[in-house]
Amino acid sequence: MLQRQGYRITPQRVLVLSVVAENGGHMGVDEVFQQAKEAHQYMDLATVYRTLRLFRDAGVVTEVEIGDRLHYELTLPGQLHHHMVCRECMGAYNLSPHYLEEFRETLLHEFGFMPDIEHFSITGTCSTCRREMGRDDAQS
Amino acid sequence: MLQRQGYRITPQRVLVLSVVAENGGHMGVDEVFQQAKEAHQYMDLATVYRTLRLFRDAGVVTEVEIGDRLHYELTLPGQLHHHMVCRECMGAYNLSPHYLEEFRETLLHEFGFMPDIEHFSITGTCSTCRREMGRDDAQS
DNA sequence: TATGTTATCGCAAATACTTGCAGGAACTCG
DNA sequence: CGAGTTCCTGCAAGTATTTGCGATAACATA
Repeated sequence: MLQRQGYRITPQRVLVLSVVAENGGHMGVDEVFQQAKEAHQYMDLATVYRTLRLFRDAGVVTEVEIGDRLHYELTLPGQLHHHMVCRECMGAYNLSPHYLEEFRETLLHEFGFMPDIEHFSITGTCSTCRREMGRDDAQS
Repeated sequence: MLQRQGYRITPQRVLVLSVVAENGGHMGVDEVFQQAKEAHQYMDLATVYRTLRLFRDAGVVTEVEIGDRLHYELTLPGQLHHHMVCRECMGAYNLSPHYLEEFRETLLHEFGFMPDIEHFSITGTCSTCRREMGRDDAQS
């Protein structure tokens, strides 16, 4: 595969990749570790961390910080997106890159600052939680 | 002061606040700790962390994530700003809230998502580092 | 000022993640 | 297929930050 960019193919890497690929959504590092360990007894947590980071640098997976934990998902070239992460429910919502284009252009032209769009995510409160919070405080 | 929002005034809190206030820019937690310890022998690192977080929640200081470390600066009501953090030199540049207004409005109207503007920062590469990187790779 | 209530503190242990190191595996070349 | 080179891995220790806990200090009230 793409790993012929100088990276070696090891059972651990194949395993981590297949776990992430089969799972669809974002996965916490520990989830990946648990599932990988089932197949390969001697899988180490440090290896999972290193492998996921390597995949991220190679563009194979995308890293998302949810709360204060790292999560990963397979990078699907046709469906690049950013994330809105809710600080209440820790949910991660996809955000089309189109919403950021203008902002990105502005920063680049005004300040020469090239935002790291690949790993962008913004925290806040999602509509569901905002509704619930309003209810909690307002009703007796 | 403002701490009459239910918070108690302790020597540790006064000390942490004065350290941050006297220092101007962003300060790493450890810097705050070192300087505070000089005045109050028994200052604990956990207390510094707890105090800074409390100040942040009270709106007294602003938290900025630089690299993977937390930094704090005094919140000056007239000069609210966000940060562009360079992943190369770890420099933090101020960004006027005005650049985010439109983006914020869009997310709110389109998705009902309320971005946590107070703590917003975006990583990327600053103009200086971009210039240097270009040079490093291109010239023999 | 003495006294009770409870927030806060210092300490130590826990968490999520990273890193140094030495043995072993993957790829290369013959 | 066998040997050499170098990348990876597992392990254990390290980092930044958080948390549980019992002792103590801050504030309110008398």
